[in-house]
Amino acid sequence: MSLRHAVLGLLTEGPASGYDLLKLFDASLSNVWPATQSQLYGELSKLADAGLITVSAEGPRGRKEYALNDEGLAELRRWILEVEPARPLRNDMLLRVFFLAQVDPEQARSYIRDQAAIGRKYQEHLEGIRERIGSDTDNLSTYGRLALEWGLRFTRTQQEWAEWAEEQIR
Amino acid sequence: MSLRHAVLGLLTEGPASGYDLLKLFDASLSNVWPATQSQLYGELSKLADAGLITVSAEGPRGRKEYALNDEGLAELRRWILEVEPARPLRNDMLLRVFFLAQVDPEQARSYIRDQAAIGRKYQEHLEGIRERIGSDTDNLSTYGRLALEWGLRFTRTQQEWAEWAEEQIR
DNA sequence: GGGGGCATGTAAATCGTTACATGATTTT
DNA sequence: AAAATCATGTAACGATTTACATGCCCCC
Repeated sequence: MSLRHAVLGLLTEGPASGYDLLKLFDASLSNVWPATQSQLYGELSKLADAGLITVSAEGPRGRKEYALNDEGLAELRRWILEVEPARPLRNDMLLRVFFLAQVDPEQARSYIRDQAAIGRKYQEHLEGIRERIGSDTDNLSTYGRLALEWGLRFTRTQQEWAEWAEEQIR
Repeated sequence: MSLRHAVLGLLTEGPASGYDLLKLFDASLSNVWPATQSQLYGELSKLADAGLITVSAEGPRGRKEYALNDEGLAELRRWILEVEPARPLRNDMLLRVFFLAQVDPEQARSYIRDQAAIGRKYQEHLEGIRERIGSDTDNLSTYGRLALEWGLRFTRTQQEWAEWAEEQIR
Protein backbone atom coordinates (compact mmCIF):
# COMPACT_ATOMS: atom_id res chain seq x y z
CA MET A 1 0.00 0.00 0.00
CA SER A 2 2.98 2.36 -0.13
CA LEU A 3 2.68 3.48 -3.73
CA ARG A 4 -0.47 5.25 -2.66
CA HIS A 5 1.41 7.14 0.01
CA ALA A 6 4.32 7.89 -2.26
CA VAL A 7 1.87 9.62 -4.60
CA LEU A 8 0.27 11.55 -1.75
CA GLY A 9 3.72 12.58 -0.58
CA LEU A 10 4.79 13.90 -3.96
CA LEU A 11 1.57 15.85 -4.28
CA THR A 12 2.46 17.79 -1.13
CA GLU A 13 4.87 19.72 -3.36
CA GLY A 14 1.99 20.93 -5.48
CA PRO A 15 -0.55 19.70 -8.04
CA ALA A 16 0.73 17.43 -10.77
CA SER A 17 -0.43 15.16 -13.57
CA GLY A 18 0.34 11.47 -13.86
CA TYR A 19 2.97 12.36 -16.38
CA ASP A 20 4.55 14.89 -14.02
CA LEU A 21 4.51 12.39 -11.19
CA LEU A 22 6.21 9.77 -13.28
CA LYS A 23 9.12 12.12 -13.82
CA LEU A 24 9.12 13.07 -10.16
CA PHE A 25 9.31 9.42 -9.20
CA ASP A 26 12.25 8.89 -11.50
CA ALA A 27 14.00 11.98 -10.21
CA SER A 28 13.51 11.49 -6.50
CA LEU A 29 11.88 8.34 -5.21
CA SER A 30 13.09 5.78 -7.71
CA ASN A 31 15.77 4.55 -5.34
CA VAL A 32 13.38 3.75 -2.53
CA TRP A 33 10.09 3.23 -4.33
CA PRO A 34 10.04 2.95 -8.11
CA ALA A 35 6.77 3.18 -10.00
CA THR A 36 5.77 2.40 -13.54
CA GLN A 37 3.50 4.52 -15.67
CA SER A 38 0.85 1.80 -15.60
CA GLN A 39 0.77 1.63 -11.88
CA LEU A 40 0.72 5.36 -11.45
CA TYR A 41 -2.32 6.08 -13.58
CA GLY A 42 -4.21 3.30 -11.88
CA GLU A 43 -3.31 4.56 -8.46
CA LEU A 44 -4.31 8.14 -9.30
CA SER A 45 -7.76 6.93 -10.34
CA LYS A 46 -8.14 4.97 -7.13
CA LEU A 47 -6.97 7.89 -4.99
CA ALA A 48 -9.45 10.19 -6.69
CA ASP A 49 -12.24 7.63 -6.18
CA ALA A 50 -11.25 7.36 -2.53
CA GLY A 51 -11.48 11.12 -2.18
CA LEU A 52 -7.88 11.64 -1.10
CA ILE A 53 -6.96 13.74 -4.11
CA THR A 54 -8.97 15.99 -6.42
CA VAL A 55 -8.72 16.86 -10.10
CA SER A 56 -7.64 20.48 -9.81
CA ALA A 57 -7.29 21.34 -13.48
CA GLU A 58 -7.59 19.87 -16.94
CA GLY A 59 -5.22 20.78 -19.71
CA PRO A 60 -4.45 19.94 -23.31
CA ARG A 61 -4.19 16.31 -24.44
CA GLY A 62 -6.51 15.17 -21.70
CA ARG A 63 -4.07 16.28 -19.04
CA LYS A 64 -5.53 15.93 -15.59
CA GLU A 65 -3.83 17.72 -12.77
CA TYR A 66 -4.40 16.26 -9.35
CA ALA A 67 -4.14 18.09 -6.05
CA LEU A 68 -3.81 16.72 -2.56
CA ASN A 69 -6.76 17.57 -0.36
CA ASP A 70 -7.19 17.59 3.42
CA GLU A 71 -8.23 13.96 3.59
CA GLY A 72 -5.17 12.99 1.56
CA LEU A 73 -2.79 14.94 3.74
CA ALA A 74 -4.36 13.46 6.88
CA GLU A 75 -3.94 9.98 5.44
CA LEU A 76 -0.31 10.69 4.58
CA ARG A 77 0.41 11.85 8.13
CA ARG A 78 -1.38 8.88 9.59
CA TRP A 79 0.70 6.55 7.45
CA ILE A 80 3.97 8.23 8.40
CA LEU A 81 3.35 8.20 12.12
CA GLU A 82 1.10 5.26 12.80
CA VAL A 83 1.91 2.56 10.28
CA GLU A 84 4.97 0.56 11.22
CA PRO A 85 7.40 0.42 8.28
CA ALA A 86 7.92 -3.08 6.92
CA ARG A 87 11.54 -4.00 6.91
CA PRO A 88 12.83 -5.07 3.50
CA LEU A 89 12.36 -8.81 3.42
CA ARG A 90 13.84 -10.07 0.22
CA ASN A 91 17.43 -9.90 -0.88
CA ASP A 92 18.42 -12.23 -3.66
CA MET A 93 22.09 -11.28 -3.38
CA LEU A 94 22.08 -12.76 0.13
CA LEU A 95 19.94 -15.68 -0.93
CA ARG A 96 22.70 -16.72 -3.31
CA VAL A 97 25.20 -16.51 -0.46
CA PHE A 98 23.40 -19.33 1.34
CA PHE A 99 24.01 -21.58 -1.63
CA LEU A 100 27.61 -20.72 -2.47
CA ALA A 101 28.75 -24.19 -1.43
CA GLN A 102 27.24 -25.34 -4.72
CA VAL A 103 29.89 -23.59 -6.80
CA ASP A 104 33.70 -23.75 -6.72
CA PRO A 105 35.30 -21.79 -3.87
CA GLU A 106 37.04 -19.62 -6.44
CA GLN A 107 33.70 -18.82 -8.06
CA ALA A 108 32.20 -18.12 -4.66
CA ARG A 109 34.98 -15.65 -3.88
CA SER A 110 34.48 -14.04 -7.24
CA TYR A 111 30.76 -13.70 -6.56
CA ILE A 112 31.44 -11.91 -3.30
CA ARG A 113 34.03 -9.69 -4.93
CA ASP A 114 31.45 -8.70 -7.53
CA GLN A 115 29.14 -7.56 -4.76
CA ALA A 116 31.79 -5.16 -3.52
CA ALA A 117 32.12 -3.78 -7.03
CA ILE A 118 28.36 -3.39 -7.34
CA GLY A 119 28.35 -1.53 -4.03
CA ARG A 120 31.04 0.81 -5.30
CA LYS A 121 29.17 1.44 -8.52
CA TYR A 122 25.91 2.17 -6.75
CA GLN A 123 27.75 4.47 -4.39
CA GLU A 124 28.96 6.48 -7.38
CA HIS A 125 25.41 6.64 -8.65
CA LEU A 126 24.28 8.06 -5.31
CA GLU A 127 27.12 10.55 -5.25
CA GLY A 128 25.96 11.73 -8.66
CA ILE A 129 22.52 12.38 -7.21
CA ARG A 130 24.06 14.25 -4.29
CA GLU A 131 25.84 16.57 -6.66
CA ARG A 132 22.76 17.08 -8.73
CA ILE A 133 20.55 18.11 -5.83
CA GLY A 134 23.33 20.28 -4.41
CA SER A 135 21.86 22.36 -1.64
CA ASP A 136 18.30 22.55 -2.89
CA THR A 137 16.00 23.61 -0.11
CA ASP A 138 12.68 22.06 -1.07
CA ASN A 139 11.26 19.56 1.39
CA LEU A 140 11.89 16.54 -0.79
CA SER A 141 15.56 17.43 -1.26
CA THR A 142 16.10 18.36 2.38
CA TYR A 143 14.76 15.10 3.70
CA GLY A 144 15.89 13.22 0.63
CA ARG A 145 19.42 14.01 1.73
CA LEU A 146 18.83 11.91 4.84
CA ALA A 147 17.71 9.01 2.66
CA LEU A 148 20.70 9.55 0.42
CA GLU A 149 23.06 9.36 3.36
CA TRP A 150 21.40 6.10 4.32
CA GLY A 151 22.19 4.79 0.88
CA LEU A 152 25.79 5.91 1.03
CA ARG A 153 26.33 4.28 4.41
CA PHE A 154 24.58 1.18 3.16
CA THR A 155 26.84 0.82 0.14
CA ARG A 156 29.91 1.38 2.28
CA THR A 157 28.75 -1.36 4.64
CA GLN A 158 28.17 -3.65 1.71
CA GLN A 159 31.72 -3.12 0.44
CA GLU A 160 33.27 -3.69 3.85
CA TRP A 161 31.20 -6.80 4.34
CA ALA A 162 32.22 -8.17 0.94
CA GLU A 163 35.90 -7.68 1.73
CA TRP A 164 35.44 -9.44 5.05
CA ALA A 165 33.38 -12.26 3.53
CA GLU A 166 35.86 -12.88 0.72
CA GLU A 167 38.52 -13.45 3.36
CA GLN A 168 36.23 -15.82 5.26
CA ILE A 169 35.89 -18.14 2.28
CA ARG A 170 39.60 -18.93 2.29
CA MET B 1 11.90 -15.86 -9.96
CA SER B 2 13.99 -16.34 -6.83
CA LEU B 3 11.59 -18.48 -4.87
CA ARG B 4 12.25 -21.16 -7.43
CA HIS B 5 15.97 -20.96 -6.75
CA ALA B 6 15.53 -20.82 -3.01
CA VAL B 7 13.70 -24.14 -3.26
CA LEU B 8 16.38 -25.65 -5.46
CA GLY B 9 19.00 -24.43 -3.01
CA LEU B 10 17.33 -25.99 0.00
CA LEU B 11 16.95 -29.27 -1.83
CA THR B 12 20.73 -29.47 -2.21
CA GLU B 13 20.73 -30.51 1.46
CA GLY B 14 18.66 -33.57 0.62
CA PRO B 15 15.15 -34.57 -0.45
CA ALA B 16 12.27 -32.91 1.34
CA SER B 17 8.51 -32.47 1.22
CA GLY B 18 6.69 -29.17 0.90
CA TYR B 19 6.03 -29.36 4.59
CA ASP B 20 9.71 -29.93 5.36
CA LEU B 21 10.72 -27.06 3.12
CA LEU B 22 8.33 -24.70 4.82
CA LYS B 23 10.07 -25.36 8.11
CA LEU B 24 13.46 -25.02 6.46
CA PHE B 25 12.47 -21.67 5.04
CA ASP B 26 11.37 -20.47 8.45
CA ALA B 27 14.53 -21.74 10.07
CA SER B 28 17.07 -20.48 7.60
CA LEU B 29 15.97 -18.32 4.69
CA SER B 30 13.09 -16.39 6.22
CA ASN B 31 15.27 -13.33 6.77
CA VAL B 32 16.31 -13.03 3.15
CA TRP B 33 13.51 -14.78 1.31
CA PRO B 34 10.34 -15.71 3.18
CA ALA B 35 7.82 -18.08 1.62
CA THR B 36 4.28 -18.99 2.46
CA GLN B 37 2.87 -22.49 2.40
CA SER B 38 0.67 -21.58 -0.54
CA GLN B 39 3.51 -20.36 -2.62
CA LEU B 40 5.71 -23.30 -1.82
CA TYR B 41 3.33 -26.01 -2.91
CA GLY B 42 2.65 -24.16 -6.12
CA GLU B 43 6.32 -23.73 -6.85
CA LEU B 44 7.09 -27.38 -6.16
CA SER B 45 4.49 -28.42 -8.73
CA LYS B 46 5.94 -26.04 -11.28
CA LEU B 47 9.49 -27.21 -10.61
CA ALA B 48 8.45 -30.81 -11.04
CA ASP B 49 6.64 -29.95 -14.29
CA ALA B 50 9.74 -28.15 -15.49
CA GLY B 51 11.82 -31.24 -14.75
CA LEU B 52 14.18 -29.54 -12.28
CA ILE B 53 13.13 -31.71 -9.35
CA THR B 54 11.72 -35.22 -9.09
CA VAL B 55 9.29 -36.90 -6.73
CA SER B 56 11.69 -39.23 -4.95
CA ALA B 57 9.30 -40.85 -2.49
CA GLU B 58 5.70 -40.82 -1.35
CA GLY B 59 4.75 -41.23 2.27
CA PRO B 60 1.71 -41.25 4.52
CA ARG B 61 -0.92 -38.50 4.24
CA GLY B 62 -0.09 -37.92 0.62
CA ARG B 63 3.43 -36.80 1.50
CA LYS B 64 5.53 -36.21 -1.57
CA GLU B 65 9.25 -35.99 -1.15
CA TYR B 66 11.07 -34.07 -3.84
CA ALA B 67 14.71 -34.45 -4.81
CA LEU B 68 16.93 -32.12 -6.78
CA ASN B 69 18.09 -33.63 -10.05
CA ASP B 70 20.99 -32.73 -12.36
CA GLU B 71 18.95 -30.22 -14.35
CA GLY B 72 17.90 -28.53 -11.12
CA LEU B 73 21.43 -28.30 -9.79
CA ALA B 74 22.66 -26.92 -13.10
CA GLU B 75 19.91 -24.30 -13.05
CA LEU B 76 20.81 -23.34 -9.48
CA ARG B 77 24.47 -22.87 -10.41
CA ARG B 78 23.56 -20.89 -13.49
CA TRP B 79 21.39 -18.60 -11.40
CA ILE B 80 24.10 -18.06 -8.79
CA LEU B 81 26.85 -17.26 -11.24
CA GLU B 82 25.15 -15.77 -14.25
CA VAL B 83 22.08 -13.91 -13.09
CA GLU B 84 22.86 -10.49 -11.71
CA PRO B 85 21.27 -10.06 -8.28
CA ALA B 86 18.60 -7.37 -8.19
CA ARG B 87 19.32 -4.81 -5.55
CA PRO B 88 16.48 -4.33 -3.09
CA LEU B 89 14.38 -1.55 -4.54
CA ARG B 90 11.69 -0.76 -2.07
CA ASN B 91 12.10 0.56 1.40
CA ASP B 92 9.07 2.14 2.95
CA MET B 93 11.01 3.27 6.01
CA LEU B 94 13.08 5.53 3.72
CA LEU B 95 10.04 6.51 1.69
CA ARG B 96 8.56 8.03 4.84
CA VAL B 97 11.79 9.95 5.40
CA PHE B 98 11.21 11.88 2.18
CA PHE B 99 7.92 13.15 3.56
CA LEU B 100 8.91 13.98 7.11
CA ALA B 101 8.39 17.69 6.43
CA GLN B 102 4.67 16.91 6.62
CA VAL B 103 4.77 16.20 10.35
CA ASP B 104 6.06 18.24 13.30
CA PRO B 105 9.84 18.29 13.65
CA GLU B 106 9.46 16.63 17.03
CA GLN B 107 7.43 13.83 15.46
CA ALA B 108 9.98 13.53 12.69
CA ARG B 109 12.77 13.11 15.22
CA SER B 110 10.72 10.57 17.08
CA TYR B 111 10.18 8.64 13.85
CA ILE B 112 13.91 8.49 13.22
CA ARG B 113 14.59 7.49 16.80
CA ASP B 114 12.14 4.63 16.41
CA GLN B 115 14.14 3.36 13.46
CA ALA B 116 17.23 3.11 15.64
CA ALA B 117 15.22 1.09 18.15
CA ILE B 118 13.91 -1.19 15.43
CA GLY B 119 17.49 -1.71 14.25
CA ARG B 120 18.54 -2.64 17.76
CA LYS B 121 15.68 -5.06 18.14
CA TYR B 122 16.37 -6.76 14.84
CA GLN B 123 20.02 -6.99 15.77
CA GLU B 124 19.05 -8.92 18.90
CA HIS B 125 16.93 -11.20 16.77
CA LEU B 126 19.93 -11.93 14.56
CA GLU B 127 22.18 -12.50 17.54
CA GLY B 128 19.66 -15.06 18.74
CA ILE B 129 20.01 -16.87 15.44
CA ARG B 130 23.78 -16.75 15.69
CA GLU B 131 23.66 -18.47 19.06
CA ARG B 132 21.21 -21.04 17.82
CA ILE B 133 23.29 -22.12 14.84
CA GLY B 134 26.45 -22.09 16.95
CA SER B 135 29.22 -23.67 14.94
CA ASP B 136 27.10 -25.99 12.81
CA THR B 137 29.07 -27.18 9.85
CA ASP B 138 26.41 -27.85 7.23
CA ASN B 139 26.63 -25.78 4.06
CA LEU B 140 23.60 -23.66 4.83
CA SER B 141 24.93 -22.70 8.26
CA THR B 142 28.47 -22.10 7.05
CA TYR B 143 27.43 -19.72 4.32
CA GLY B 144 24.43 -18.54 6.28
CA ARG B 145 26.90 -17.09 8.75
CA LEU B 146 28.13 -14.75 6.02
CA ALA B 147 24.57 -13.59 5.43
CA LEU B 148 24.06 -13.22 9.15
CA GLU B 149 27.10 -11.00 9.42
CA TRP B 150 25.68 -8.89 6.62
CA GLY B 151 22.53 -8.46 8.67
CA LEU B 152 24.44 -7.52 11.80
CA ARG B 153 26.48 -4.92 9.96
CA PHE B 154 23.35 -3.65 8.29
CA THR B 155 21.51 -3.14 11.57
CA ARG B 156 24.53 -1.41 13.05
CA THR B 157 24.65 0.94 10.08
CA GLN B 158 20.95 1.64 10.47
CA GLN B 159 21.40 2.60 14.11
CA GLU B 160 24.36 4.86 13.40
CA TRP B 161 22.50 6.50 10.55
CA ALA B 162 19.43 7.09 12.73
CA GLU B 163 21.54 8.79 15.41
CA TRP B 164 23.15 10.97 12.78
CA ALA B 165 19.85 11.77 11.10
CA GLU B 166 18.13 12.68 14.33
CA GLU B 167 20.86 15.26 14.92
CA GLN B 168 20.42 16.62 11.39
CA ILE B 169 16.78 17.43 11.97
CA ARG B 170 17.67 19.93 14.68
C1' DG C 1 4.21 18.49 -42.26
C1' DG C 2 7.10 15.59 -39.46
C1' DG C 3 9.33 14.46 -35.15
C1' DG C 4 9.57 14.57 -30.42
C1' DG C 5 7.58 14.95 -26.37
C1' DC C 6 3.13 15.06 -23.74
C1' DA C 7 -0.54 12.39 -22.00
C1' DT C 8 -3.57 8.70 -20.70
C1' DG C 9 -5.29 4.37 -20.58
C1' DT C 10 -5.90 -1.13 -20.91
C1' DA C 11 -4.48 -6.06 -20.91
C1' DA C 12 -2.00 -10.04 -19.62
C1' DA C 13 1.20 -12.43 -16.77
C1' DT C 14 3.53 -13.28 -12.56
C1' DC C 15 4.20 -13.01 -7.74
C1' DG C 16 2.82 -12.73 -3.05
C1' DT C 17 -0.51 -12.73 0.96
C1' DT C 18 -4.44 -14.34 3.43
C1' DA C 19 -7.92 -17.30 4.09
C1' DC C 20 -10.38 -21.42 3.37
C1' DA C 21 -10.81 -26.41 3.06
C1' DT C 22 -9.79 -31.10 3.96
C1' DG C 23 -8.18 -35.05 5.95
C1' DA C 24 -4.66 -38.59 7.80
C1' DT C 25 -1.51 -39.96 11.48
C1' DT C 26 0.73 -39.77 15.77
C1' DT C 27 1.00 -38.64 20.51
C1' DT C 28 -0.86 -38.06 25.04
C1' DA D 1 -10.78 -40.18 22.59
C1' DA D 2 -8.93 -35.79 21.91
C1' DA D 3 -5.30 -32.85 20.60
C1' DA D 4 -1.37 -31.87 18.10
C1' DT D 5 0.99 -32.30 14.12
C1' DC D 6 1.61 -33.71 9.42
C1' DA D 7 0.34 -32.75 4.82
C1' DT D 8 -1.54 -30.87 0.61
C1' DG D 9 -4.19 -28.08 -2.05
C1' DT D 10 -7.41 -24.04 -3.91
C1' DA D 11 -9.46 -19.38 -4.25
C1' DA D 12 -9.56 -14.53 -4.05
C1' DC D 13 -7.31 -10.34 -3.93
C1' DG D 14 -3.75 -6.97 -4.53
C1' DA D 15 0.81 -5.40 -6.30
C1' DT D 16 4.12 -5.21 -10.02
C1' DT D 17 6.00 -5.60 -14.62
C1' DT D 18 5.79 -5.50 -19.53
C1' DA D 19 3.62 -4.61 -23.50
C1' DC D 20 0.21 -2.68 -26.26
C1' DA D 21 -2.72 1.10 -27.92
C1' DT D 22 -3.97 5.69 -28.99
C1' DG D 23 -3.74 10.33 -29.96
C1' DC D 24 -2.78 15.43 -29.20
C1' DC D 25 0.18 19.45 -29.29
C1' DC D 26 4.20 22.19 -30.21
C1' DC D 27 8.42 23.33 -32.43
C1' DC D 28 11.31 23.34 -36.41
